[in-house]
Amino acid sequence: MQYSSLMSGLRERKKQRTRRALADAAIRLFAERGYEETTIAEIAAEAEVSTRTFFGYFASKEDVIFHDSAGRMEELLAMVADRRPGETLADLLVRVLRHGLESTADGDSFSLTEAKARMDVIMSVPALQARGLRLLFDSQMRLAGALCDAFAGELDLVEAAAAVGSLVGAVKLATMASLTRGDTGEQVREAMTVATELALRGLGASGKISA
Amino acid sequence: MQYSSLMSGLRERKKQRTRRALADAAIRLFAERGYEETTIAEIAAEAEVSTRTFFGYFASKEDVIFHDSAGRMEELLAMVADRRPGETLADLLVRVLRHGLESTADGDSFSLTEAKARMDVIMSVPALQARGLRLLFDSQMRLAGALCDAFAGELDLVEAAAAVGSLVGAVKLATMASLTRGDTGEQVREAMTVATELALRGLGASGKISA
DNA sequence: ATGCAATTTTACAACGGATGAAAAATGTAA
DNA sequence: TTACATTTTTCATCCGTTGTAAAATTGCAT
Repeated sequence: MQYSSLMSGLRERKKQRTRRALADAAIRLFAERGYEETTIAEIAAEAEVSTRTFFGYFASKEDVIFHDSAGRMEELLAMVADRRPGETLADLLVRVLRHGLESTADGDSFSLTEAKARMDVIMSVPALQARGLRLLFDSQMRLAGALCDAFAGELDLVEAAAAVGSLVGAVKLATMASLTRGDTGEQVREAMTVATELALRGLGASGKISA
Repeated sequence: MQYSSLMSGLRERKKQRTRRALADAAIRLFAERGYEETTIAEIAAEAEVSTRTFFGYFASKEDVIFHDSAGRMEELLAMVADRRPGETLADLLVRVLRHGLESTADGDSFSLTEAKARMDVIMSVPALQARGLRLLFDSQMRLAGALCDAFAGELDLVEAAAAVGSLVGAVKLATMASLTRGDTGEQVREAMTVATELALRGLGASGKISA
């Protein structure tokens, strides 16, 4: 007899616990010793499982850091799917982007410090940075597809993609520039709004340096 | 006695030849058998050098595909550095972006087909896609820095980053959306101009679906 | 409780990418 | 030719990743 996927038996609980133990150990060790300096064998040992078992839970070393970033996307796509009637493309996009950014920052204090540790590791390891950019890219493409559906008939896929790329691209680069400069959290948030407004207003209408 | 880096002796010529042989063999084998299915040992054998020698020329397997993409950036940064007096930020950015896109497409017919083969490989291998996105991201950050210098006093780093991110992001996503859809070369170019205009005009002023 | 079936974990072997170090080969200058 | 600088090769090793089959664990029916 086969078991349903929504089992709440001992088996499932242990799996969840092992998964957590692996993720926690990984993030902690990455923060302590650095990403490249931490081997999967060490992570597995910390979680008290065999090295091979690690790959039963995560497809790769990189995946440990991004394992929960996939779930949040569904929510954003759902927001797009049932847009408020009459809502502008720009308004909907900004609303979705804001929600996406906020949902990263909420949660209890523990997950906040953990989120920061994760971000630090990602930023400092080129391979992880690349992986993060690819995930963001994929999300943007899916968002464009969802917008195309939501505004069926009114919006071309290319237009939707351009809109998403423009807004997200502006915010992404401005945020990184702000972080690189060593800005405080408040200044980074300010950079995001500046970028959002610039994308909405358009590059050609840039206040100071326009024609 | 030590040798200058601009030596035209036998040694230098052989090095250039070996480098080319490795890159050519790699791209050819990637196109024939696929990226993951090709080992560095096979590439090295094709170029008639040892496996270890490969790493004397390229830092990694991924690098073989991106080895020439670094040089073109200097040119774009130079364009920014000596902008035409009085030129608008938007105008300069568009000019730089166009030049960057065109310089990818020019060259003799051989390098054109090779460029297409490279692009196909990159698009079909997630790891290479990620690497490409990271390189593009780094380029954008450098471009933002250069713009900040070029418009010293008039343009904040965050504003510059937002501008670059908005324009490049729009074109990038629109291009990919168009390619994904299976568009022809002409349609892809059309998508690029649509995206450029959208970024210049601003999302909020989107013709059809604005408030 | 006991045995059976499904599932998970483990140990083991192997492959490919990447790096370090020393030996061998090659180009260069005198 | 000889001595030196540089490049290539060989060899050993580490780590991430995957396949496989044995062993352990769990859920369930009797």
